[in-house]
Amino acid sequence: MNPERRRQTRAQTQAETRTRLLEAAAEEFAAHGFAGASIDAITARAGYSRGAFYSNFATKADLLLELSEVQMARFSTTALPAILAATEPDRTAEAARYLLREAPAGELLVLVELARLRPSHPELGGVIDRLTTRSLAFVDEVLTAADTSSTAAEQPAPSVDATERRALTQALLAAVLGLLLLRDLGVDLGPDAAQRLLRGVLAPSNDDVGGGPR
Amino acid sequence: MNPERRRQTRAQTQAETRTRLLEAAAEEFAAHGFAGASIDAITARAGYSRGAFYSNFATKADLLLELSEVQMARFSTTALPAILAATEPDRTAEAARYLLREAPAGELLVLVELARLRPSHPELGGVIDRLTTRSLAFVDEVLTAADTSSTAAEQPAPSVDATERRALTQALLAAVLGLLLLRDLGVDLGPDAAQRLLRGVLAPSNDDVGGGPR
Amino acid sequence: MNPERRRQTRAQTQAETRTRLLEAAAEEFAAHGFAGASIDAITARAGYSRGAFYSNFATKADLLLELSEVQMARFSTTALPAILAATEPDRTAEAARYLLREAPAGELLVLVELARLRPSHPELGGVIDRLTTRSLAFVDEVLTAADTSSTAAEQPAPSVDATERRALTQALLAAVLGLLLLRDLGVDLGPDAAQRLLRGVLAPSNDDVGGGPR
Amino acid sequence: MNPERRRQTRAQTQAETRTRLLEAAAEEFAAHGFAGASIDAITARAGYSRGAFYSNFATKADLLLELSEVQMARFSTTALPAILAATEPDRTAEAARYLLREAPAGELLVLVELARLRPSHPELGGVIDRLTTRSLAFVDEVLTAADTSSTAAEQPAPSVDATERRALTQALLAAVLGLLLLRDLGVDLGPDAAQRLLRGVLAPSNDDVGGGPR
DNA sequence: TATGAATGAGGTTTCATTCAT
DNA sequence: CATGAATGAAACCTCATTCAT
Repeated sequence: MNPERRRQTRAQTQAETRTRLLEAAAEEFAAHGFAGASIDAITARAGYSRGAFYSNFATKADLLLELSEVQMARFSTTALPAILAATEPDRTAEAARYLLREAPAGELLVLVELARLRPSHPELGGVIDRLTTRSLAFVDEVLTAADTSSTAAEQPAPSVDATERRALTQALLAAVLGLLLLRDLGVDLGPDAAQRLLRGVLAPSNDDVGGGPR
Repeated sequence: MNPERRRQTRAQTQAETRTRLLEAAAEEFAAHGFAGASIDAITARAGYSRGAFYSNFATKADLLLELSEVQMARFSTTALPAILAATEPDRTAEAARYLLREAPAGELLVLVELARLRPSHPELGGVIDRLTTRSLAFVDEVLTAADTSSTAAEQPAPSVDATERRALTQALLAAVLGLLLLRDLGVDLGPDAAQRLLRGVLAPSNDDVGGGPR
Repeated sequence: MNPERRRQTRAQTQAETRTRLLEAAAEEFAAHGFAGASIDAITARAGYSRGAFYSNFATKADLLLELSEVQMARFSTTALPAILAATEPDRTAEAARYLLREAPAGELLVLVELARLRPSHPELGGVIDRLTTRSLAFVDEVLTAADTSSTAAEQPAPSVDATERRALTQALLAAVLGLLLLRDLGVDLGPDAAQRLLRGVLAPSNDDVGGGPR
Repeated sequence: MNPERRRQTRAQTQAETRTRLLEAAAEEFAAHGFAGASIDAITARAGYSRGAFYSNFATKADLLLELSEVQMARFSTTALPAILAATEPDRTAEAARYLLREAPAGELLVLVELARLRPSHPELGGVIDRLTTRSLAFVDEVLTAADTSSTAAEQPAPSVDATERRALTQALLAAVLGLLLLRDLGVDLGPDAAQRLLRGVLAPSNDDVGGGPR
């Protein structure tokens, strides 16, 4: 009755419904894949009826797309500051720790679904491209921040020209994706694995990397 | 007329049927996932009718298991020798080339399907463990081969103790998965990215790699 | 402020809402049938939301009943005077023109829906009977008017006894339904066809109509 | 086991399944309309499972189309010979009797459905046009047969030029459709109504039809 | 061995209806 | 009065599987 107390109740209620459905969907998609996750299971997990889903999303594919957008946004606004907050030489360790301990479970498996759906659902191409483009831009931003935060000549820039920079960005993104995927698959990753992978990628790309000091 | 000859022919015919069904299944699983791939689509792609499938496999899950075995075996007998045949420093390039150009699309993602099926299909546990073990063993084999093929002191062993070895194995597997995932997402990976990632992982794990002063 | 004026406005507003919903329903029922017409489509076509429907009608079947009443009333107050306003021999042409050019598409087919709903909705029986009775009464009224408007002996009454009258009424209704059905099926009916059919029915029922051997 | 006894069993079995499903569909469509008839009700009435339907028809709309074709074919091969077998002046009575007593129940209501589906299913246009074209051709054939069977000058041809013939054909088809529709709606038609309608249409189209002998 | 008609559980989606606002 | 989020029954359709041939 109190209008103050009830203000925006309708909108808030629906927003919460959407949020809970998205969370449930993330878990079901991760557990059973896109085709294997049923809308009944998603809505039951979220505590709603079947119809609530169709009040908030047009189709199952629409849900996957919205989920992808939400997860990507969260990745950029949560993971990025967390990683950049640490200063070298702890940044690599901090990034590894975040990826392994705090990154939402199952997040990467949704990407697997998108990759699979692409050939048979050409209309998803645009969304997928946007996601990967954003991911690469995000990684590039991390690298730029790393450059900037390095004091002067103490640490050489990890890359010099555009080609190098592109290879580095792709490699770093592949490393992050691979680590999260392995983790989500149930492998008990030790911190050493993540650090080694990230450090290796970020190492100066001298041609003799992999060789000895010689 | 000759029963010997005819029996041979029969066996050959059936073998070809199985092979074609497995090939078609690999493509459909990669494209749509396990739950999303239909037996009709698989048999149609192979040029058979529904019944041919059930003459050769008990269930859809059974098909996935056989396919996993076949792919793992092929990976070990075809890809591995090709990679090992090259000597350093070309081996890394060769491995990168294989991953990006020749590895069947979505092949490693079959692991994702198996991992997903495990909770609801406890009877698959044994097979999944066998595959996981083989995967790790395969990576270990690559590393060992790298050790062995290196002439003496020219190239130091990439790992020294068990802990190190485990971290290295996990990192390498993560790198491979990440690269394949990015590729399947449509990112145009240059060879530099893959080489950098793999070289970085395989680099000697000096504590100061990528970092320390000097 | 004036409650009298406001009450009037309210009533008018609601009346308009009902009218627009009924018009939209007529079009949707004609296009898709009762079962195939959705309340969402009806309200959207009328420019309202779902809730407006349930503020004005109890159920979907209730809407159909009200619509039937309205259409029947309109048919009697609009079409009938128009047809009767013309004098013979133009009356037949006028009736044909109305049927082919002005009768709302699918209007009479609402009868089909009502007949279909009867077995599964016994409570509708009374309304259906009322509509059927009115339909026959309407046709009878047309015939009576035809009798009356004929000047004296110029035109013999089209029917003489009750049996004849019943046959004539049924034939006329069949002719009207047949013409509307053909029209709705997309046949490009010329005015000649309708006139011939109606004139034939209304012709004196001499036993030798149709050409006995004289 | 006896190959003679079992010959063509597969094909025969499926043909019977299709036939029974089509019969059941005709009854359900007539009773509840296209949208109101459920596939479950159709298959249950035919004595099959839900899936049997999809082994024989692609979609529900596909079933409606096939049913229309079958009914039209049956109309041409059954009704036409029966009507033409009688000689004048009994032909009109025979036609009326057939329409009221032997024509399959509900047959015409399927046409109502087709008329309704046309606006929203443009792909049905071709089929509907084919059906109406065939119907008109059939009616024309009846009229031609009537001409031919009339002995010489005894009975003037019911139509003379093309325009007249077209109007006559349309009127006759409308009469038949109207009669069947009324019958299927539950009206207890007496033979007089049908005969009057048909005779009236077939009467010579002198301009003074409907007038008196002056 | 291979075929494909038939089964029926279960999936996605629609939609009449309710109810808090 | 009107809105529209939520409900849940029931619809259409898919598909893994069985079985007679």
